[in-house]
This record gives sequence, C-alpha cells and structure tokens, in this order.
Amino acid sequence: MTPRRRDDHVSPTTAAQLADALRARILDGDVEPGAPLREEELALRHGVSRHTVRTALAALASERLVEAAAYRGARVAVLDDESLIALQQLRGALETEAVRLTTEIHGRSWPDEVTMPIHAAVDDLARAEASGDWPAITRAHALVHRTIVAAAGSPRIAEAHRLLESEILLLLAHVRPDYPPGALAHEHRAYLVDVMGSGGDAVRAHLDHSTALIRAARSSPDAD
Amino acid sequence: MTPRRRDDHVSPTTAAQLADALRARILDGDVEPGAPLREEELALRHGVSRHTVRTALAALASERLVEAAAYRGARVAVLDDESLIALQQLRGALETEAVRLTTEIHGRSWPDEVTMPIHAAVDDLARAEASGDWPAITRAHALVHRTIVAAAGSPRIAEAHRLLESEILLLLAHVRPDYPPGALAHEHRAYLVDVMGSGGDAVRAHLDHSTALIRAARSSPDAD
DNA sequence: TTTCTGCGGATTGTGTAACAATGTTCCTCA
DNA sequence: TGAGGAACATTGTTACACAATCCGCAGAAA
Repeated sequence: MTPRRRDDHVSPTTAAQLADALRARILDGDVEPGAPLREEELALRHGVSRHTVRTALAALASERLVEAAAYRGARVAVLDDESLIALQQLRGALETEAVRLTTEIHGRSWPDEVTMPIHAAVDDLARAEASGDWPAITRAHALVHRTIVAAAGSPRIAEAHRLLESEILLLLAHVRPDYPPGALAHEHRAYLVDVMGSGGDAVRAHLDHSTALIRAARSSPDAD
Repeated sequence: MTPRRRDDHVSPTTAAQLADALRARILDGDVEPGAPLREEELALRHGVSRHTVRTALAALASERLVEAAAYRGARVAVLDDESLIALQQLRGALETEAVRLTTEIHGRSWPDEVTMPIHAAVDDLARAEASGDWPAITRAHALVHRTIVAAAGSPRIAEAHRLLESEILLLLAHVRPDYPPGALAHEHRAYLVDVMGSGGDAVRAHLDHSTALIRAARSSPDAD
C-alpha cells in the first residue's frame, strides 16, 4: 500500500497553493516573525500575479500566521509573551471542553477505540523525538493534542483547535525548549491518564507547564 | 456628549466597506441563507470592481457568514441543526472557560466593576425587548454574552467568541423563538446569578435551553 | 426508461497594466 | 532640534482579457 502523507491533495487554485507554500516557509522558520511579505517580491519569486499573492496573504492573515494592515502590508506574525498566554487560554478553553465532552460520553475510562489513535499519535511523537528533527517533533506533538480534541466529536471545537495549531507551530519554529529525547512522549502518556482522571485541571496544568517552558526557552540566549 | 454607536469608525478600504455592507444585509435577513452571491452582480450593484467584491467575500467567508468553494462562488451560510449544535458546543467551550477564569480571579461573587457592565447590557436587552425590534433584540442579547465573556480579560477567548456572534445573529435573523417581551432580560439576570454560583453547568444549561428553543422555532411553520 | 456523454453558457480564477491612495524616508529649513 | 514637505515605496482599486471550471441540457447508448 502506498503510504499517504498528511496532505496528499493538491489545492485547486494557485492562490491556495501559494498559501500552502508560504505557510510551509513560515512554519519551517525560513522567514523571521515580523519580517515583511512584499506582494511584488512574492509575485516575482513564485511566478504569479500580485492579485494571487494578495488572496494568499489574506488567507494566511485569517489563520493569524501573518498580520496585515491596510496600506502597510503583511508581516509574519509575532507572538510575544502576552499573546502566548492569551493563546494558551483559548487553547485551554477548547481542550478542556473537548475532554469534558469525551468523558461525558465514555466516562472516566475512555474505550480503546478512543485511546488507540491517541496512543498511536504519542508513538509517532516518540519516533519523531528519536529522530531529533525539531519541526517533525512539533508536528507530531500537535497531532497528539489534535487527536485528543477530535475524540470529543465536536467539529467546531476541533476546527477552532486546528486553527490554533498553526500559531503554535509558528511559535515553536523559533523556540526550542530544552527537552531530553523521549521526554515529550513520556509526558504525554502521563497526560492522557491525568486527563481521563481529572479533566480540565490536568489540561490547565499541562498548558501552564508548556507555557513556562516556552517562556524560559525564549528568555535564554539560544537564538535560532 | 455625543452618543456613539457601536461602530462609528469607517473602514479604510472599499473592500472592507463592501464587506460591512454585505454583512449588514445578510444579518438583516435581506438575503436568504443559501442564496448565491454573484461577483458580477455585486460589483455592478455596489459600483466596485469584481476584485474588490472578491476580497470582501473572502473576508465574509473567513467569518463564516458565507460559504465559498473554488469555482462555485459564495452563498450565504446555511446553519442546519447539526451546525447549530456544533456551534453551541464551541460557544459553550469559550463561555465556560471565560466564566471559570472570572471566578478564579474574583471568587464566586464578582465585584461591581465586573457585574455593572453586564447589568447594563441586560438593561439594554430589556429596552430592546420593549421596542419589539427583533434584530435589535438579538444584538442586545449578543452583547450580554459578549460582556460576560469579556469579564475574563482573555483577549483570544473574547475574540473567538465575537466571531461566533455573527453566526448566531445570522441564525436568529431567520428564526424567532416565541418569547414574551421581557422574558429574555429576566432570564439573563437569573443566568448571571447562576453563572457565579455554578459556573460551567449554568452555561451549558443556558445554551442547551436556547438550542432547544431555536430548534423548536425552526420546525414550526413560522417562516420569515 | 435510464444512464452516460459531450456541448454551450455561466461563473469563477488568474494575468497584465495602469493609476490612486496611503505609508515611509529623508532632506531642508527655521 | 524639530516641523514641514517633497520624493519614493508599497498597497488598494480598476478595467479588460482569457483560462479553468461548473452546470444544465440535449442527444446517444444500454
């Protein structure tokens, strides 16, 4: 069987394709937060018209990956500590309620059909950690949380959460907290148990922990 | 002093102005859910170019007021019962966490500086109900919930919640549950007390109640 | 009859070129 | 030093053309 990547569908319009390309460049850290994205330059570099660039940038702006202001253009989004906290609060709201819904449906001990995809995602995270490829680790980590949220079966909560993923990935593209390999996978296995046991409190503890680590990593002089 | 409306600022670009105009038309129920929004027609009617229409429609699509698909154009969003439930779940996630945050800060009895704007919003709601103007009632109602969420001081949660407002207004533009005048204001005064006392449970009860009313109103043959 | 196929027409997506509107920089002059 | 204002850079908008896609419908095939 042909192994499928996360996204093997090609976007139908060139504007969407350009948005994909720009998103990838931003999330890979190829462009710094705050760096301006000039329409003319992008049009030239990608061989498309300025109109197409504009629609792509508008799409990324609605994902909050870039900040756009009229007559001032678009820049890669900058996430200071304040934004980080606000973001984690929103994430907490979504993840907390997702966990509550799942527990409401299945009780404190979630059935295998629910936990299996989560465990699989954690296993992927462990493999990514072993590889040492930081972008891959952050993607695998995002997938763990996405899978936990998906278990609630609430499409809008899942979608809102997915929207935040990009922002987190952007954040982590430029900040690498100091984790020994395997620690993340281990931590998230314990997280799953906690979440089934104590729900929202576990979610908030987990997010507070990650917020602290990110802030610490950011203030240390370990620039990318 | 000159009383200021909610929005006395004029959008700087004509695309944003057009988006405002279209949003108003949609929320006033001037166009039915599912109705197509043709670029050429809108360009002609508003005296702007098709490109400007496209950016305005893209903005409304990112607010979920219109559904857009490549090569198929944009239509006014349609909210069936399934979407309604998913939407209320997301709303519940945000409002629940907002209330929890506020209680975490101020305890079970919120201080006057917090409750005062909420009471003011409920008073506005009572006045709107007395006027019988349904769109005004729905806007006042949205403001009550917005103010409750704002009390948490979490900008991202507040913003996510504000984004949902449009969708609710769109929904209510075409469904009017059977409420005696003053009932909504009364209900929300009680809601505020409940929310301080029992937090998330009160939020969920309130939303479930409103969901049931909307569904009931929708299945009855009271077309707009 | 039912289903498939292809053909126009309608509508959206993209490109090119130009100009208007706004932001930004830097120089002058008081 | 700082206010004003000319250049310049960049974005917003328009017009027009054409390509890409969707949609409805007539006719062919089973």
